[in-house]
Amino acid sequence: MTTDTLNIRQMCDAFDVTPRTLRFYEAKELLFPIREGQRRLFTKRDRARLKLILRGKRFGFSLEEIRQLLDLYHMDDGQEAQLSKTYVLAERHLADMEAQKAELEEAIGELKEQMAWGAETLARLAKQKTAAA
Amino acid sequence: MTTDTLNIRQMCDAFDVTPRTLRFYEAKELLFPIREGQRRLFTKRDRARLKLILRGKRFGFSLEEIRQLLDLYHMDDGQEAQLSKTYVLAERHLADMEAQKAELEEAIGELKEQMAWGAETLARLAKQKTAAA
DNA sequence: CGTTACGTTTACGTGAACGTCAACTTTACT
DNA sequence: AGTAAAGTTGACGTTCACGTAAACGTAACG
Repeated sequence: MTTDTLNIRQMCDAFDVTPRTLRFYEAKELLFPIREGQRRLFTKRDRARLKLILRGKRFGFSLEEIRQLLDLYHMDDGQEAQLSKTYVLAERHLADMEAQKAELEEAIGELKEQMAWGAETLARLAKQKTAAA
Repeated sequence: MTTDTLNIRQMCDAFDVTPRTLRFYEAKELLFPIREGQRRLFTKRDRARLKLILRGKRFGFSLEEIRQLLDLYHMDDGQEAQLSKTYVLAERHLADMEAQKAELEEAIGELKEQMAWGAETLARLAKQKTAAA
């Protein structure tokens, strides 16, 4: 068994980020790698969190928003005091995401329409060219 | 008929942005308000574009990416030379958006799962409290 | 024991997307 | 004519999310 932790390079390769990014996320308390001497070792938990971080970023959430949300995913039964607060936060994010999904669907629809027009126009042009030949 | 153009203040109120933002978008060639003297007048076209800009932003596209995409929506039959290039661009964006949609659906699913766990835990806590009373 | 590789901290730099402030014009009103 | 309101152009400031470079530690290799 290979200890189940990754050093910084392995972590970077696994997620396609730079060392700077990982250190930055640690400074912002999004990740909590353990230390072997002064070196960082990223645990399974860090990997799960990083995956969620990168996903959150793609959805346009700020690192600070993501940090707060991560609590929901890594809350053990110990600190249940925070849970209800975090739950409310999560509800808001969920609403955000569903709104985003709706808008995304609309945008996709509209873009497809425009592309259909574009395709038609391109076809018409090609035909004219053929006719001219 | 009210000329069908908006001054900068009306435009700001209509879209909830600042004057600075509109001037910035003009400088970046995302908007092309006409000038009455030195003042800007925003046309229907500008309003349509701004709507798309703000939408694009919510989906995480950069202003530069958005600028290029806007061409598809405001291409008249005159400049068909660009059309095929723009079309390819649009295809990429469409793919992006559909990928984003898929990921969003996955994320929503996972978040809901977590929230279900959270709700359950909260319920358990409430019950314990009741039992203790 | 030197040096190469990998990692660390500290600190300043950068691009995107505006915010903010100063100094003017122009228009509108009294 | 006076002045307040609205708009304009610079120009510099700011926040976020890192990039980049310098100086240093340490561990392994030949």
